[in-house]
Amino acid sequence: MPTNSDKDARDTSKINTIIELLFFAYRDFTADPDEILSALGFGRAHHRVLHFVDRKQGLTVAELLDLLGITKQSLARVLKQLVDGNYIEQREGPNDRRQRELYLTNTGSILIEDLRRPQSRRICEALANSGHGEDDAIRFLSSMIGPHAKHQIETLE
Amino acid sequence: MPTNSDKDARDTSKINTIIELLFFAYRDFTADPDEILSALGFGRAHHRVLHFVDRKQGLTVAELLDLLGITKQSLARVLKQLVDGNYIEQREGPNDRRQRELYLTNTGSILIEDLRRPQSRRICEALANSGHGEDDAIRFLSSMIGPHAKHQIETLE
DNA sequence: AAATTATGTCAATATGGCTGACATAATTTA
DNA sequence: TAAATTATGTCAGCCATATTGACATAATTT
Repeated sequence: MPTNSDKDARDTSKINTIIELLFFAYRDFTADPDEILSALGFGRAHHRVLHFVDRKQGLTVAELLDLLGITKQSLARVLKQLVDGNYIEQREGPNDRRQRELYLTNTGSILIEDLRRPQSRRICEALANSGHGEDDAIRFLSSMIGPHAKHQIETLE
Repeated sequence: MPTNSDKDARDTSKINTIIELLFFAYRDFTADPDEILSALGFGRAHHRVLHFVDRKQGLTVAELLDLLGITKQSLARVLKQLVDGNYIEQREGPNDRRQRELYLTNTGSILIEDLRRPQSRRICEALANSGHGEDDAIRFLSSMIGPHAKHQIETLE
């Protein structure tokens, strides 16, 4: 007959497994794009910027900073490189001329698609392998996210 | 009637959502332990070392390096701090005296439990929210992992 | 006119990776 | 036994990404 400590041990082991799954999954998930990026002298930070600018074209620097959860000093270098490399274009805000709206150039669009391709493949495979429980996996990930980030996702249109 | 490009757009949007979920989920998932760690002058790297030493007490430095996927020079500083702070203990390998087997001290065990607590809470909540599709979520994460990492997980006893 | 806001920039610092080179002790192999 | 290999550790320097604090400019709001 299973005791309480058996159950605790089983729980701990299951949790540990999931902790590891998240670690390895995230690492492998980012590995493919990382390779493409490093060939361009870019890093994961550039990827994230491209992703969110693609996700919401015309978003302002302030919005981007809030999404990334970093300081403007951290963003500065990365954003400058992307603008200098003609991946991202800055336009004056139409209502507030202090704002800089960010848009992908054609080059930027192509790059983010290239970066997304291996990730899409991996995700599609994983969704297929989780069978019809595909929505459960998505619900699981959603529930891992705190209220602030959840709100941020929602405001991405 | 839905066209092909409708379907593509829907797919892209779903994939984008999952890419974001992974980003935010991983960030929030690591945020709680990060806070505890930084109070001790440690970082996420220390957490990973503690996790794997706990997961497989007595593992060697080489095994740990393979799991973490970093160089020994990167590990050195982190491991030294954990040993100096009496969180981890090194013992000579019983068969091969060149090896250093790694064990958690009592202090180390307490710390990893403290670090795991908020993560467990979050995971349990998320599992509950993904309903009876709990195993689907785990299968999803598993499928996100490449063969090398999968093999590594298996060899964790 | 003054205060606030959006953005940008300079400088210094920390963390956690990397490469290359070299050292030591222990084990394996020829 | 002598030589080669292996497991670990260490020195030194570099890079990417983050931080804080201070300050500048232009535009908007009060």
